[in-house]
Amino acid sequence: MSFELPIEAPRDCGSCQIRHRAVCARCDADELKTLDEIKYYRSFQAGQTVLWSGDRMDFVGSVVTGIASLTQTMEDGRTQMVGLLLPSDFVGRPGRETAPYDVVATTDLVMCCFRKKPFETMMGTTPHVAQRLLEMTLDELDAAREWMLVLGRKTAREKIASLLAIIARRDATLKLASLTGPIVFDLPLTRDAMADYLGLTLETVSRQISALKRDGIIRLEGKRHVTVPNMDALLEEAGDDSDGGMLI
Amino acid sequence: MSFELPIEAPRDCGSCQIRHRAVCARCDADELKTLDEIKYYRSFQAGQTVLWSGDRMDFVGSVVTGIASLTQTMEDGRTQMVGLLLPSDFVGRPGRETAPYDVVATTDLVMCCFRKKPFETMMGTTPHVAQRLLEMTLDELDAAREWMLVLGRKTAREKIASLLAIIARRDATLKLASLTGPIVFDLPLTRDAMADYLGLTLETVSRQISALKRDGIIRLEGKRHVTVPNMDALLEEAGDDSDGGMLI
DNA sequence: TGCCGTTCTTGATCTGCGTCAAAGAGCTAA
DNA sequence: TTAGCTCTTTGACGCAGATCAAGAACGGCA
Repeated sequence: MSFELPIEAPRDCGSCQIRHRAVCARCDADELKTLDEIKYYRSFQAGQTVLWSGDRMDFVGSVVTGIASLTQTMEDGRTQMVGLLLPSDFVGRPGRETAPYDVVATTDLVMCCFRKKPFETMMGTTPHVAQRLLEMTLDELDAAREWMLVLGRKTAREKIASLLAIIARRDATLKLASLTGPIVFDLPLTRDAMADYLGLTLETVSRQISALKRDGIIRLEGKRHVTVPNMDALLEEAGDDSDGGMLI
Repeated sequence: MSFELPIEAPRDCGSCQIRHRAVCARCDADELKTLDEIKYYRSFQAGQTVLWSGDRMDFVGSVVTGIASLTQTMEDGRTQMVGLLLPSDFVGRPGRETAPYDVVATTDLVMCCFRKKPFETMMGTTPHVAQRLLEMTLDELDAAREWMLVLGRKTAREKIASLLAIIARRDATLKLASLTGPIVFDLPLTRDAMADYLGLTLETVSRQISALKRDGIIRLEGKRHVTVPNMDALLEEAGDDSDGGMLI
């Protein structure tokens, strides 16, 4: 891959104290507030399902804190994670009545919820928000397509390295940390969730992480605390010269 | 999967003689014409590359006839097709200077091209077109995510069945044919292209098609002409109760 | 402190798909 | 007609990753 997905510098927000990558219901889009007859906050515990595939989506939510995952499920129980929602990302969409996939809280989660109708009328009345939504959606589409390459063509080791690289990069970006020195972060996902994301089994994930540790690509303290001494070496393992996208 | 991706009924267009699923540069969006200082048509032969990954995208194109594929490539040559462009689909996007993947003509192709700038200013001046673009993009995102399940979790046989189901459904929809009886169509892809799309090898694709033929799920005349006697049986093989999306 | 839950690691074995190889089928050009 | 393409099929074999199974490492809680 030879393209760069620019990662928008996150901004601190005085009112909600979180860094945002994109339009935020609380900070950037005052239009959302004015259009909103009903706004409320909902909390979810890790593991709790926010929305089941096929459910009526009668609200639009924006993640305030925590992580949620979008998951596809087959009848026999096989599952594939198809995306992650980070703070400022939206759930719900115009022109669609029901949820196309499960939305599950990966960590404890707070969402800011709106009734759906204002979200749709907003399109016409506030074009710059509409344009921003289009750009966000196109970024997600690019990220999803980049992930298709990972799922379709990469080996288990490359998949793990790709995921670690993405998490490391996002984490460093959110912390406004440098990407040149060692990068330290905590894995926000269990081995099981990583397997779900990568189209692998939990055991294979564990084995490949052990292998990367053995080869000095990463260091581990406990099961979740990761140090990447050399980001370039990790990207090399990912079979990847791009910056890893911004899906996660 | 338990959700339905509604397939918009295609419409005949008096002026360009093709059926469209979505907004069309020639028919639906007169605004595009008026904003367009420079419009021209470009033809491509099957196999020809329309746009290389990393190229400057100095134009926006809408497919008029033919099929183009979006392809990701790794340095060592492994490739993964990440989407197909059908008549009325767009290439190019606001907020992005360079192409994120190769665009290759799968069949002989005609595109209607615009300068890029009008496409962007259009966002503000013609909100209903902007909204339609957002909906189209969200549909593509849903389709891409559905394809992630195919790539990550399905077996080779299920992958082939999924692809055949999608092509069969799209073809029947475009021809306004019934989906209840036998469905007959021509494969628009070589075995190699199918492998590229499914994250398989050409040989595995061939073997699985032979197996589906042997088991009576499909009939083949020549290498491309396919009959699906029972769509439900094919969907069963795809491990799938959804309608197969609209990616292709 | 010890018990019990969840999460993770590691080993042994199996298998689906990739790889390598060869040959058939259809197509155009001479 | 044959030669020379490209696309496709089929076979033999090997390996990456799934599956099955057993513990280990970490909690939290009484």
